[in-house]
Amino acid sequence: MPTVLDVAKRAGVAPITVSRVINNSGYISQATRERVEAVVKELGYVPNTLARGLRSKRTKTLALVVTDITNPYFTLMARGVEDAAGASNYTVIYCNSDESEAKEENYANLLAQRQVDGVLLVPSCGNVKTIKFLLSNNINVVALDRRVSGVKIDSVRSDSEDGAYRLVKLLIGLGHKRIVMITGPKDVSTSVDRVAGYRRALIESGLGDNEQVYYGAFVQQSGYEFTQQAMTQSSKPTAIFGANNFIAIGIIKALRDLRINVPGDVSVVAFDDFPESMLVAPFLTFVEQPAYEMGRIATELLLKRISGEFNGGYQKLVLPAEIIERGSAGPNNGD
Amino acid sequence: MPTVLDVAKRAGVAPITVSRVINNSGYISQATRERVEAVVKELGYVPNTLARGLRSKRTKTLALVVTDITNPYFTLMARGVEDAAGASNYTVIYCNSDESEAKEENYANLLAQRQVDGVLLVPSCGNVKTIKFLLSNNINVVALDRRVSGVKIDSVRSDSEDGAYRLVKLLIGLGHKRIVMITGPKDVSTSVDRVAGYRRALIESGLGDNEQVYYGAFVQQSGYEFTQQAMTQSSKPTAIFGANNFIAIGIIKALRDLRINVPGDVSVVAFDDFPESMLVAPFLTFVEQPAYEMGRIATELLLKRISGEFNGGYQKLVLPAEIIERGSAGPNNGD
DNA sequence: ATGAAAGCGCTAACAT
DNA sequence: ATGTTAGCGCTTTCAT
Repeated sequence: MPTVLDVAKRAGVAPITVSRVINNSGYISQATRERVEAVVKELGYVPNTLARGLRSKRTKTLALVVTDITNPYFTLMARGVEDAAGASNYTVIYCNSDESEAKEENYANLLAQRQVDGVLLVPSCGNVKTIKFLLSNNINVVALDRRVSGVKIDSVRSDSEDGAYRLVKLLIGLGHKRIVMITGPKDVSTSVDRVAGYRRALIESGLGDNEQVYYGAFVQQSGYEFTQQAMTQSSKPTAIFGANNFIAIGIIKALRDLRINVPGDVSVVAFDDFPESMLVAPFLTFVEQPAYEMGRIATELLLKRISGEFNGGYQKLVLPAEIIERGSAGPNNGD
Repeated sequence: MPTVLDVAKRAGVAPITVSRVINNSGYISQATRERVEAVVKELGYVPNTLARGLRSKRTKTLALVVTDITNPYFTLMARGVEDAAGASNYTVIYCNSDESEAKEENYANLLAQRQVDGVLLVPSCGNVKTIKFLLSNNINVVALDRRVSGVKIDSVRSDSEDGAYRLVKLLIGLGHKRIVMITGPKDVSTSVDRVAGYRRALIESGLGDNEQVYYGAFVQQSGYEFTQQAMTQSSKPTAIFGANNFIAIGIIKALRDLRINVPGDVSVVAFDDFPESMLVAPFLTFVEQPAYEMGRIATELLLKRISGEFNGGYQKLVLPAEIIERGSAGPNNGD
């Protein structure tokens, strides 16, 4: 493979001149630029980013660590990250922690070895060990989707508490009094915040005693199993709130298997849905989080930190979420 | 950040000894190993892969370039790639070409700059320019999912022709005679091969004159629009074959909007479905391709090429696909 | 079993 | 507007 030196010799200039042409830095006469560019093309020269990064201490690479890349919610977020990164000629490495702290740590190590310039992290849990490790390696970190405490970093998320509150108020407005919530782990902020919103709505409407929350994981199985449990109790709910899309699918499947009509017998609401391209008949009433925007904004913030363009106090951005009403939530026809 | 030199000094050894410990190469006495490892931990030393790659000409990095990462079919394939790569301590960079040749070329350039050791490529079209470029940069390439010609590389795909043939034979066995096919672009092998299987089944059953193929893209819209066209013709089909999952969703949506019952009035079959975690009521009769296995096998092959463990003739692996029968294909109740 | 020297390809720093 | 020198952090090669 040709190197800068090969190009330089052929073009009759010094290596640094080739470097300047390629990077569009410093002053270069038009004539020299054209000559160098011609040789680059002629030899099929491709700059070596390893050497470049080693010398310049900049790899122009970011990493996005999410907990579940199979969830279209995170796929969309990834798209926002990629678009913002690409606009600044940065590349993104995608990692999937599967909600496992061990995997998260492992990836953090790998990313540090690769000298990424920054990491966008959806923290797998409340533990900030990974974040501290990255920071100690001079890698900028922005927390995405979830809150973290005990560490000074920027964060971008959407308003889970408010979204949950409004969703539950909507149900209450439809006459529902026994609303069960099925959520994710206890140590994940989105899970906890959505419960807080649910609780606030209930209490505000004098239904505080009816609170019933099942903590599980953000997977279909949790939705399915806890729905079965909830529907076999003496006091059955008339509405179920799933804390994410996979849980919602599990809820709806369980109700279908129990031959319970949605929303005739039981209403279902959730956070996040699936893209229309994967859905034949969208009908879930849900909170739509601005996943793409979150990814984009977080990335822009991260890039500004990296470039030093922004070095002010740590930002905690909370974007508003929107309720999309479809058919899965109806009036309470029960008791 | 500490470097090998820092570790070496602290441990009272030469840098190369630290290198040997980290890479588990050469002979190291137990005592030295332990001393070095202790210092590595103490200083929080993280090896710099840029320097390593620059010197060793190996980055232990692969790339997977797919045409549409939002399609769960490719997500599953990516999983197979990641697992196989991880097992050999390789990292994977994911790229999405959006079926665009320009984007594919752009990524190829980026990957060459990053000195990846190998690329798993789902070719966006019949053009082998990208592949030739990668090969000319000494990067091993394995073609995934789709055939390419005019270039000597390994390829791993599943048997589209056979899958399509069996799917259409199934429909014919159910009494269908007017079967419309909606497929992807004309210059993509999976699209073409599935048409070939469809055609063979029709001809074999004396239905060759009934062939009707709509070429579009592997997206929902193609399924939707061509179904509308097909159902407003004088001679309406009693079954529709979508060449992938997104097309199938479009077909089913169009039929629903036209108030045509599936499978009562029209049967629908396709290639690929969506994971159960995203589906409330799976009902598509479809060809399931071994996406995970394809990813895994292709990666193992690529790694063997990279290591030089395998340097025989170029492999063209074609894995069998399986028909999953659900409810979307029923007997022909029409004329 | 360990080390010394050299260099991978590039660009920062400092000339001119 | 262009060039010289040096060195980023690591591992290859060749000793001992």
